[in-house]
Amino acid sequence: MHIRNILVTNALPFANGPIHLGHMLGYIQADIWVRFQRMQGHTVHYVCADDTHGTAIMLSAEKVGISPEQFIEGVRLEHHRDFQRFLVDFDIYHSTHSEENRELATDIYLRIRTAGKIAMRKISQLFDPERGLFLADRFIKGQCPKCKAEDQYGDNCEVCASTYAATDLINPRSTISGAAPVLKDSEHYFFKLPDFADMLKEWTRSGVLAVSVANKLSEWLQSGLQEWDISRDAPYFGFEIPGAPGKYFYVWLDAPIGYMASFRKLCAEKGLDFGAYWNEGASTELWHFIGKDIVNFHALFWPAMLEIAGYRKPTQISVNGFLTVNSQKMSKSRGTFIMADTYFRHLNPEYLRYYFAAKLGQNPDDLDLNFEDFTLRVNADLVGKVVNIASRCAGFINKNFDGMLSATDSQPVLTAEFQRAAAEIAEHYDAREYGKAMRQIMALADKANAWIAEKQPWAVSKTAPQSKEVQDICSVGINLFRLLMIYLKPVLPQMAQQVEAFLQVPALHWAQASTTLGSHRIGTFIPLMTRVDPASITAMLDASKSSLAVPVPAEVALLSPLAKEPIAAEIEFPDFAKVDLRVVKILHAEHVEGADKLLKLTLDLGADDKGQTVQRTVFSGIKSAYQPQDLIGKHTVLVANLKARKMKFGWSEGMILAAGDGKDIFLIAPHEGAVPGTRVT
RNA sequence: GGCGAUGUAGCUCAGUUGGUUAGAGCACCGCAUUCAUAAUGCGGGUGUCGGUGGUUCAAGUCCACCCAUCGCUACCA
Repeated sequence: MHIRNILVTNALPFANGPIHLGHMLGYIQADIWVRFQRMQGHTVHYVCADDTHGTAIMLSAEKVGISPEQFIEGVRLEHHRDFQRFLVDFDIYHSTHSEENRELATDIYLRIRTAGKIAMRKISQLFDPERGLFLADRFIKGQCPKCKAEDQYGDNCEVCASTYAATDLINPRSTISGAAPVLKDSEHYFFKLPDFADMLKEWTRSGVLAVSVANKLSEWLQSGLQEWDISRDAPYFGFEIPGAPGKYFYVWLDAPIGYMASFRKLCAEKGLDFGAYWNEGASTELWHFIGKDIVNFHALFWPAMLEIAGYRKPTQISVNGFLTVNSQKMSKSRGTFIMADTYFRHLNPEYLRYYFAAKLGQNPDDLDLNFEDFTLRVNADLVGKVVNIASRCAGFINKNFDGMLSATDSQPVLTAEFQRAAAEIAEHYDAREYGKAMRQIMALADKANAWIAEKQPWAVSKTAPQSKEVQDICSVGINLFRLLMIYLKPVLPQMAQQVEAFLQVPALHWAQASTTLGSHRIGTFIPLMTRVDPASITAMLDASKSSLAVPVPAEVALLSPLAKEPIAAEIEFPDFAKVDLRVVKILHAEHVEGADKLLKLTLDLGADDKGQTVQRTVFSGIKSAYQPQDLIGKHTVLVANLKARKMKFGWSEGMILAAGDGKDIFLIAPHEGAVPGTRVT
């Protein structure tokens, strides 16, 4: 057999929010393909990473009050956890904010520049004078110039659907600071994409893309490509452009390079040959699985970059459509904006893997997750049809034959029919026509059930429970079931594992479809999958509704604290000096019985002039945001000369500083090294 | 506005290059069965194939226009 060497990538999720079921569609699609290829005996490296750069990330980190590096690492771990839970089995889950990526992005940029494909020119953009940063359209809101609707984004109006430049907005303002933006010039770096138009026209038609996707791209190709702006001005979270202080690579420049970076790290860990997968003329395969929203980046910019930098281009770009839930766009208020984490708390990920597989083809059509259909289909197909075959046969084998299967196959014709199907099912998997594969597998499951019904082993068992006939029938049933599980394993890896344990066989792979089990002892049957409980779906939708937090950054900015509560009247320095702020260490923290919001804190102010340790007891309304044990040992700031106040639960000797609106509360803490008792000025 | 995708039975979807009475699974109804996680088997379909108008001996399948839904419209993540 010809062994294929394939590098598979999944689109890099943006590190600005949690993974939801819409994301999951593309990852499950790719994971099934990877698992299938591996079962065939091919070599597959499967890489992904978080896409971590850009203004949005910078602002999100700022909002939470941590560095972008800390922010993206937290998100990365959460994303990776979600993928693992859904059995998406990456070899590595890296980050675009990595040394590998910095080196590769820098190197590729320099190769592009050396080839003369970088242009520089001044452009004029709206700029937030308060925050000192240039504003992308989505960070500007104002009145639509056409229909005068309020509160419209800088590129188009959601009310009258007209498009315009952000500079046309009436009364524009920055959604970050609320300030009126001003026009400002800046030098930008451009990638000369039009020079690649001929290559791209040919390449996009060379079979690397579905025809409908190529058609879509020809829209751009025919209307003429424009130069691509690849630089952003500081402040920007990303990689600085070599030889251009204060200029950074636009996030989409280094994002696809993240595929290479992730693989480079994997190569270092496993001793693989990086060049064998990326050098021009490489004989290996490179597959990108992406969503249809990012086709232009992967099928226009990316191949052009690769070509000029001397790398190979992708073998195939597999594009998936969007996910709708109950025929509608995912909606937070309807509870259909479902996070992977929320789903995982209520339902088995393999249900979703099967449901997606049953409806996926190679075309980038949108896929509807209809929960009624989901429930019926998963229950009928997986539990009612497939698992039922094992369930109804195993009892006889376990009870009457001590788990032993017949030595020979009494129905070679039927078995051969199931085995022959392997080739066609494999073709469907390979072509990413999972829906067709699932239909064929379920048709076989129907056939197996009908055959067992015809043979009626339970009737034979009544008169001759230990007869060879009963053993033969049920052995055939178990073997047919085993074949079906081989075919389903790419979709249901966890269930396949349970089946391997039940059958007492090593890990199933595709080639074993040509064999059967004879004179083999199987284990006791255990329920392999439980039915979807509609109550769990209701609970999940409710949970999604109530946790609809996770607001879009721009919206948060609009409701900025500053906008809600403007800065207070001016004071003189002596006014400020009256307030004596001191660093304190939290010695102890505990819940207060009967108090809804309060925690009781014991604070250490260090030693006074007599060497006596000074402590304060403070009641603080931070119960909703902090657990007492998490506070102990931490430093914070105390208003030390505030008059003590008698509260219901005792005297509170001062206040500690915290930021927040009552819902989210953040304690103010000094940087490391501050000593209790130190005055804050 | 422009462009694209989709629109086939109650639900989810198949329908290859136009060719006999348009299919599958689920749901539903009836019967059988009771080994199996109330699972299984057999039987049951009068669907303006989104609409209108064309091309053709023949159109779900090709063409035009229209309607609906969704999406895209590159310095947007």
